[in-house]
Amino acid sequence: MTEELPVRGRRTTLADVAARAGVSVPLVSIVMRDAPGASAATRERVRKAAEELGYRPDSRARMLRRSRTRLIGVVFGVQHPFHGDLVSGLYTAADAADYELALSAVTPGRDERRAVASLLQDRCEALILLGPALPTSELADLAARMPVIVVARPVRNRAVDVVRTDDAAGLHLAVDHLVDLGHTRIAHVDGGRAPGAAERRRGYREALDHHGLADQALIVPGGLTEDDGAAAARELIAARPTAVTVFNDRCATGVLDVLRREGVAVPGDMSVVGFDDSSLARLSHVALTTVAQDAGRITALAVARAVARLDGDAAADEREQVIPPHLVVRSTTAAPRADLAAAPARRVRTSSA
Amino acid sequence: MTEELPVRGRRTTLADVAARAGVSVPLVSIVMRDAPGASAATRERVRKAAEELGYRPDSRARMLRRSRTRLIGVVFGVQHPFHGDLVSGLYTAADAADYELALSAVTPGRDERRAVASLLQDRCEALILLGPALPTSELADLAARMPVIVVARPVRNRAVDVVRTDDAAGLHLAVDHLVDLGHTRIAHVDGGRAPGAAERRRGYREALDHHGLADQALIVPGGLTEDDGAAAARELIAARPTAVTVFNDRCATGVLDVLRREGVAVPGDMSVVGFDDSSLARLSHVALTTVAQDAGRITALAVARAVARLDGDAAADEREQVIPPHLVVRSTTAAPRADLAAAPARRVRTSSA
DNA sequence: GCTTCGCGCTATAACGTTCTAGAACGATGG
DNA sequence: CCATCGTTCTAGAACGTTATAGCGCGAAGC
Repeated sequence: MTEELPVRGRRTTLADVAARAGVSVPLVSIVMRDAPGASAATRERVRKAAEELGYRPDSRARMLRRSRTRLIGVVFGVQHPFHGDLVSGLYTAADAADYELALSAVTPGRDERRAVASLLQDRCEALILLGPALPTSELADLAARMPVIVVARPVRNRAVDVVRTDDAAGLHLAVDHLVDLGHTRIAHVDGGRAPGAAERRRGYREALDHHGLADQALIVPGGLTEDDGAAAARELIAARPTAVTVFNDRCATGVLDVLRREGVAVPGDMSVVGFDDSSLARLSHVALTTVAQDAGRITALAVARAVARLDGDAAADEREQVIPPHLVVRSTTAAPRADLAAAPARRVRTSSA
Repeated sequence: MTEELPVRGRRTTLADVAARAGVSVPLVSIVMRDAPGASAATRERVRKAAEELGYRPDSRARMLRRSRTRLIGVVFGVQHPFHGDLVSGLYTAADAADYELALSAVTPGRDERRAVASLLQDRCEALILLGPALPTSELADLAARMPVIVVARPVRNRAVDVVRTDDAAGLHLAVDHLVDLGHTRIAHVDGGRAPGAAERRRGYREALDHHGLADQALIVPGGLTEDDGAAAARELIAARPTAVTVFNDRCATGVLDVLRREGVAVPGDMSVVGFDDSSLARLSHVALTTVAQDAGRITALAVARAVARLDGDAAADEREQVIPPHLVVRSTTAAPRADLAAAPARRVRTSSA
């Protein structure tokens, strides 16, 4: 209750607590860890002493002594909003599994190699990489050292675990939805070389094909950002499809903004579908119809896989876990206007597969 | 060059390197730290052995042994885009000062108290808190234990260092700019209880006062998010000021979106100024005139202050460092239309100071 | 030739924790 | 009364690193 004035100088250690409680150091350790081997009365006394001295265990020393550190390293991009959702999920999943997280950010001035290097020094037992841009060969080298789980990007290598959204299926959902509404001229704004972009492009093509609309395919170069979307919108205005699926929500926001500013009503003149269900899409004045990635499930599986590898249950199922997304229908999609439904989409530019 | 197959089992330690190089363990330590006390020939030999074994120093053990950990804890919000910029800056500043950073995120499921607690266990020497919501009393308790630097929020307590943008001055810049353009009916969309909101509100009032426009003050309740901005926009449409300063860029984006959708031209019918110069504002299709916070300078000062405290130069200047912002003029501000410049703004709602 | 250096290196002890043995003790069982 | 056991505790070592002290040796100074 009456916590001692925390001295600015030396940190209070197990030895301090032991001295005050009149017991040995290991016994204090036993009490602090809730390990068996101490009487109820002693526990009480030790806990009181610890409380009074404001004792905090030193995780460095603890991990040094233990064979296991129970520490999972996470590399994330500090700019990418969706990584925020993933980090949140990872914290709760790790918490439940009784693991700790060590965060290492990728910034404009700090590349993935540095981020990983610092985690290696911290003695993490496993690595979770969010949408890494590292070449597969380096990922494989890492995976030879320790369990590596890559999130949100496919990796063709036996040693690397992958948890990702079924990007192709996401575009099937989007296209199916638009076809159900009556659209036939459906364009796609591409993500270029971004993680997942190739899969989404493939899903778009497959879905059109499945509906017998393969010859209507129109792929406009885009990217990850609002600016990329704005640029793509100008091409869309020229080509005038009745609907468009966009690589992600940020890009879709750029598309929306330019379309509306240029007098193209959404969803009246053109329907728009995003990808991610980021907080952007949920904004009431945007109300973007979008493909939602299940961040909670993805992160839970990523942590579960790391834990399984570490606990030796390496016989676990599949190396690559592909999570189905789901469609969130909001206000940017509707049936095409009758007068637009007929005319064929003009082909502007098609990126090669 | 030919790095040994990294054994999945035990980690390679100084002892392994020492054995291979045929020297003692402390000597390897000396070489790895580039400390004086080893001949050039030995250095070469040891480095080669370390390389071959793929040795990585164990930062836990290192920090345990050293009196200093040279570790600075950072608490940041995983959702807030501006925190991303700040974290980037902190990394480079810490790097230059030869300190390491330990990141601890605040998420919907992990409050600031937990974030701080985990950093304390990691044995950080100082804490940098980005826009914390913790009560001043708790900040003061922390500051009694270790140097605490709060960024982007004023704190009235002797023990806590503060580095923040001069929010009031930022609104002076914004209002001056608008007045220069010829505006007299300038509204402000408020940030409520968000960090910095009170200062910006005050700056807005002072600036209007300074230009003899105090009786034109119009403060519309807002918030931090696009949705808050969208709601505020509806009030603005009713009140019809010719210009508006908005709490931050996200909120301003919401304002812009609704204004344009409702047929209010920006900047034709209404000028809009944001705050933060976030990536949002820089987007070419948004091109928001905004008050820029100097993230690089803020983070450099925050780290410098932490280092000064730790090195004992506590005689350092001011406890609170207030960084002047600057105005970035883009495309959302212009002179008011002649027919609008005359009529007085109607008062909709004024939040109490 | 003896001290006095300085240099390159090693031995030993820490840092704060947890693990492994084992000691002290009363209770139980024959 | 002695052996056995379980409980509660302590002594000592260990994790991987770095700080401190000191050793051996050739060079310089008297």
